[in-house]
Amino acid sequence: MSMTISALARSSGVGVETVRYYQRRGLLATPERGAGIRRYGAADARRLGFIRGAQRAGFTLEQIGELLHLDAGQDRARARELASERIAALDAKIAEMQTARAALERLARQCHASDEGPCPIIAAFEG
Amino acid sequence: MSMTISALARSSGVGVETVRYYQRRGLLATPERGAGIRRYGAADARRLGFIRGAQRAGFTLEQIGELLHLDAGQDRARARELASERIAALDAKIAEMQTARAALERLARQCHASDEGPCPIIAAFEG
DNA sequence: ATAGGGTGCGGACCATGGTACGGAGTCAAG
DNA sequence: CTTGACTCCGTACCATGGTCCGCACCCTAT
Repeated sequence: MSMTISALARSSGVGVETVRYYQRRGLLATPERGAGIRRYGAADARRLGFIRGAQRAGFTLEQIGELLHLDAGQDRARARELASERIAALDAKIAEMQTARAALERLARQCHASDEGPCPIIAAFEG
Repeated sequence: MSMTISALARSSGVGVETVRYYQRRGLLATPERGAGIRRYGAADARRLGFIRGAQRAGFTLEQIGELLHLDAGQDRARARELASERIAALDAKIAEMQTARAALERLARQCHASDEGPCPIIAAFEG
C-alpha cells in the first residue's frame, strides 16, 4: 500500500499543505523519493490520524511531538502524566463550556419571552 | 465609581494591554480623559466581563463585536440565531472532548497495566 | 520638587496552526 | 509525446488574540 501525499492527506481529511507543514514540524517523516515523488504507507496514515486525534483532545502540535517521541520510548510515567494533565484540562474546559451553554440558553429564552426591544445580551453572561 | 485602566483590567483578570487591544478592536469604549488619564466605570467593567464570558462560550472577538452591537439594537432574531448556532457548536465540541477524554483514559489505563516497554500512545486515538 | 509608578499611544512583535505562491520536475492518458 | 494534473521545495503570507516597547506625560508620596 503506497500513496502520494495527496492520498495521505485525503485519508485524514487534511490538506496537502498541512501534511507538509507537519513534516517541517517533525511530526511526520519525509520518506525517500522514488524518481522525484515521495511515497507514503499505512504507518504514515496512522501517524497522521493520531496527530488529528490528539489535536482534537486539545494537545498542541508541540505536545504531540513529545507524545510521538514518547511512543517510541519507555517513559511510561511521562506519558501518563501528559494524559492526566490533559484529562484535567479537558474536564475544566467541558465544565466551562457547559456553563457557557447554560448562559446561552438563558439568553435565547429571555430573548424569546418578549418580541419588543433588545434582549439583554450583556446580562446573559453575568453569573 | 471610577477606575484607571489597570483597575478595570484587574476587575476582569486581564492585562492592561488586553483592554487596550479590545478598545482598538472597538469592543470597549475609550472614555474621555480628565487631565491625561482615562477613567472607567461600572458599565465598562460589565462590558469587559461580558467579553470574557462570551469568549469562554467560544465566540470570536468579531462575533462578540456583533453581539455588543446587537445588544443595543432590536434584532432579536439575529441574537437568537447567534446563540443557537453557538449552542450547537458547543454541543459538538463537548461531545468531541468527551470522546477525546475517553481515549486518554484508555491510554492511561493501558499505560498502567504493565510497567515495561512503551505504552501504545498512537493506538490510543484509533476509533 | 522630585522620584517612582501608572498611563496614553502608535507601532512592532509574538505564538499557533496553518495556507498560498512560483518554478521546476514527474507521471498518466490520449 | 504532449497536455494536464500532481509533486517538490522554499519562502512568504495569513488570521486570531494578544504582548511588548519606547517615549512623553501625569499623579502621589516623601
